[in-house]
Amino acid sequence: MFLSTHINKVDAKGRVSVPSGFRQALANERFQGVVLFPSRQAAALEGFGLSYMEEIASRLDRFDLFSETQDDLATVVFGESIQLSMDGDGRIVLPPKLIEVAQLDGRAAFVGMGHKFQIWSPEALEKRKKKARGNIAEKGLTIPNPKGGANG
Amino acid sequence: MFLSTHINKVDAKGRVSVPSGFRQALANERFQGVVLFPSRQAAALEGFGLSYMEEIASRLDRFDLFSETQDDLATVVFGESIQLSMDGDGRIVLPPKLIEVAQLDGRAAFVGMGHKFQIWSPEALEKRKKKARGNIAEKGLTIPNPKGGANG
DNA sequence: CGTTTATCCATGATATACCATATATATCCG
DNA sequence: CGGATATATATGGTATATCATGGATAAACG
Repeated sequence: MFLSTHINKVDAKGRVSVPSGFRQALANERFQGVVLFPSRQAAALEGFGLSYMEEIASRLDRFDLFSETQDDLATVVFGESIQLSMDGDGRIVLPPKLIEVAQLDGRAAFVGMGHKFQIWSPEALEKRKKKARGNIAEKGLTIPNPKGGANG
Repeated sequence: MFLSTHINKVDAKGRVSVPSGFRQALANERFQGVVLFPSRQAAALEGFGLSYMEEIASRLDRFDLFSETQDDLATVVFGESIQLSMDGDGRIVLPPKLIEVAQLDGRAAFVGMGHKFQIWSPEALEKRKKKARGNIAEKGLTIPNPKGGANG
């Protein structure tokens, strides 16, 4: 599981340390690395372990094969995704395009989101968190109870 | 289960003993430690075992991937959470930010709340308890029966 | 052969694990 | 039933390991 928020430096070569806790979350993966692709909603990057990408592929199978929706999603998610391996010190190298998309300026904020994570510029992430808190308060969002209990 | 209230000291490094009874409640967890995040209702910390966080992550999987609702909840719940491991003596170290959020001044009150617990400054907790007792007396709050029993 | 990419090494800061002591609680034995 | 002993807990201090980061060297590529 990806938990907490960590801010690490991005050096001139695009190198950045994957937070230690995230590395442990990826420890059992066959492939030692991560998969990144641009978020559709904001200037940020979506991050997954390779095994969860297969979960996404399975979900897409629920759409009709060759349907426009499936192709749209598959094009965006898989076509834009980049597989990055970690070096011996737990670092990945961000390609210039991804740095540009997320508008990273020397620092990258890794935010854990359970089974996935995102990478933001620290400033943009703070605004995003504020917005998320506002949305939750405004819409009264809660974690759904699978058993369907009493609300109120 | 987390029961009762225990007040322990927080030393200069932020170290605090997890109450013995709470440790037993966590004994069967894979990960020997706790997950904490700021309460959104008060100046306090929410505490869980790691398995409960995994339960929350699974519940969030019921939302569509990349949906606004899922991202809002995941950003706040997981992004603000911090995983703390216990040392051999059953202690965790609270990061400065969490100490500030809960306004802990050398002492921390652990309140058992069943499947979760909270950490308060002892003074704030007393006020909170008084308020809770008042609410119950005034509104006649009861614990809902999931099977749908008689109300009242 | 120049440029880029990957691997290796050094280091300071930080966090973790280890050890020691005191206090409270429980247990055993007289 | 009472006292002594043993166990577990909470807490303070110290040593060690890990992490993040910068730089250097070696390999791959066009």
